[in-house]
This record gives sequence, structure tokens and C-alpha cells, in this order.
Amino acid sequence: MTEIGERIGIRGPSLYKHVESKHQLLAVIMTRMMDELLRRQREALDQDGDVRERLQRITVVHVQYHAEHRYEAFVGHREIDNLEEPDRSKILQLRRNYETSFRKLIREGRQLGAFTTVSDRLSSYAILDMGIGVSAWFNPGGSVSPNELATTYASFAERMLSAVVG
Amino acid sequence: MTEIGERIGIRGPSLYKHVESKHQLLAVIMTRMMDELLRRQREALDQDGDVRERLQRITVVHVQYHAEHRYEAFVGHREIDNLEEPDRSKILQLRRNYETSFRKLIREGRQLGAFTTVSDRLSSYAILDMGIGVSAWFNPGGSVSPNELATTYASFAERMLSAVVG
DNA sequence: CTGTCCGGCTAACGATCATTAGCGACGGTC
DNA sequence: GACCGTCGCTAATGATCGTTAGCCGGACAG
Repeated sequence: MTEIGERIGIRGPSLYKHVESKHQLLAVIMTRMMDELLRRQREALDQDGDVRERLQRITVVHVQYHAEHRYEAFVGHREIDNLEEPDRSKILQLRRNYETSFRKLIREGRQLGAFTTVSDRLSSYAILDMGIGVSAWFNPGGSVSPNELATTYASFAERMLSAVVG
Repeated sequence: MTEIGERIGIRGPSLYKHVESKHQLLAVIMTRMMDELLRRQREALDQDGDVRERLQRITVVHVQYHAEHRYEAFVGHREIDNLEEPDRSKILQLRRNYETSFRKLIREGRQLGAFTTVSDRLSSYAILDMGIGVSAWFNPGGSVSPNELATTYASFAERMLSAVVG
């Protein structure tokens, strides 16, 4: 709390004039993060394009977010167990929804013959986790921008799923 | 400490008859984990086979470990920042070595024309992170075994990297 | 037998840290 | 110009937790 206060130029206890508790603060941060991720994901899905394009877009959005908000995302994934109920269950539900969108899109692509995979679920987990991992190592001052990174990862995802054309 | 003690049927303070400190315990666990990962990785690389086969094998080993030792691996990745120097630097170095093996193999495959990627480093990160992610969700009682999971992920990795033939 | 580690125990200490109590300054409203 | 809500501060409280002190029983060597 003292450290959080320092970042905005006030003392630790003064934070309680704006926030109910540390737990609630964490819950707010994580809820906003999931809301934002879901919002961007919906936006990406609502645009036109075939399955491949839509997969690319939700992957780009996913990776971009984890690069641009790496710290939030990093603690977000790390501190889930420290949430109190019912916040924890709520956040886990939002994460399930987020994953489901990937899985459904992959299944759709598979049924259309655009994708090949032995498991929609595992493909979806693999893509999600490689994006989440970005938040652990990404360096904004480095040689690769969030956009470049995101499109590169989206191409990884597509290649992982693309049906081999006979 | 109390909880750790409970798992082996003794009280918290009694642990100090076997361990110097909680930090040292964490350092020991993480060092053993990295040593084991590196050992298995070397073993996988030392066997015969072309680049593709070797990539499959080190990916299998990587994912298998994260499924079978999911809890160790999970805290291992989560608690790195809680290590004290010089342990932290030592572990980070081991991780770098571990990653380098992936990257070198990918580069080799790319130079041989077996793999295509815009970035050896990002490919390697993506494969590593999807394996690390396993330790966060894998359920040993579930429908998929560590072996199945590992070979599936290895196929993901290979497809991610495989040069599109003509 | 006797001494001596070994490894368990309880009780207490000390640091950290989230949180509360209680005070004062300041801005806007009647 | 008195009132009051907002928001900062310092000081203290209380819980948690890693760790140390100090005690005791049992195995085993001489």
C-alpha cells in the first residue's frame, strides 16, 4: 500500500480515502482488465472476414494487450488466487468466456475445413498461453513493438491451425 | 512454513532442523527444477534424429515436465522475484541457457530449410510459454495424459515452424 | 549405564503490512 | 463567516508469519 501510494504521491493510509481495501483494489483492476479484453475481443470478432481473418484478429488483440499492459496482465494472472470470493469466481468466469470465444472460432474453422487440430481446447489453450507469456518477458524499450509482436504471434497461431493443403 | 510442515507431518519450526531458511528452500527447489529440465533437454538433444525430430523431443520433454510437475513449475515461474541474490541471477541464467537450446535448434532448422520463421527468438518464446502455461491449468485427473498433451503440443510447435512445401 | 547427537515440540520474538483512529487544511455552499 | 465534505497526514493497532530459544525423548556408541 505504501508503494502504491508513492506512485501517485500520497502516503499508504491515504489510499483508504479512495479505496475500500487492498483486495477490492485488486478486484477492480482485474475486472477492468477482463472487461477490456472481452470488449476488444468482441470488437475483433464483429468485423467482417473469414475464420482465418477473425482468428488472426482476436490473436492480435490478445497479444497486443499483454504487451501493452504487461504489468497489469502479469499480476492479473499471478494474483488470481489472492482474490476473495465472490470476485475470484467472477473473474474466472470471465476468463472462461474469453477462452470459449477462441475455442468456438477454432471449432468453426475446423468444421469449415480451414483449420486442422486434434483438439480445439488444446489449440485454444496453447494460443492463449503463448500470449499470456508475453506479459512476463516483454520489454517496451526493446527492438520489437507490440504490433509487430502481435502480428507475428497471430501468424504462429494461424500456422498452428492451418490445414495442410494437399 | 506451518503448511509445508503439515505436508510431512511435523510442525513449522521443526523444519528449521532440515533447512536453513524459507528462501534457501525455495532456491533449492528451483535449482533442482532447472537442473532436471536442462538434463532432460540435453538427453533429448543427444539422441539421433533430424532437426524436426529433435525439436519434437525437446518440446515433448518441456511440456511433459510442466504437466507432471505442474505445481513445482507453477510456483517456480511465479516466485522467481522472491529469490534472493545470488540465487535469482543463477536461476535466470539457467533459464536463459534452457531457452537458448530451443533458439539454436530453431535457427539450425531454418538454415537447413526445414523451418520458416520471422524470428527464432519469438518462435522459441512462443513454444516455451505455451508449455509453461500448461502448469497453470493442467489437471492430472482430466481426460488427457501428460504424454498425449506433450505430443500434441509438439505437433503444434512443429506446425508453427514447418516450412510450407511448395 | 552414560553421554551425545538428532529431530521433534511449544512458546516467544520481531518484522512486515493492511488497516483504523484521529487530526488538520482546504474548497465550496448557504 | 460558519458549516461540511473531501482528502491529506501521522501514529497506533492487530494479524500474519518467518524465525529463534529452549526443552525433551529416543537411538546408538563407548
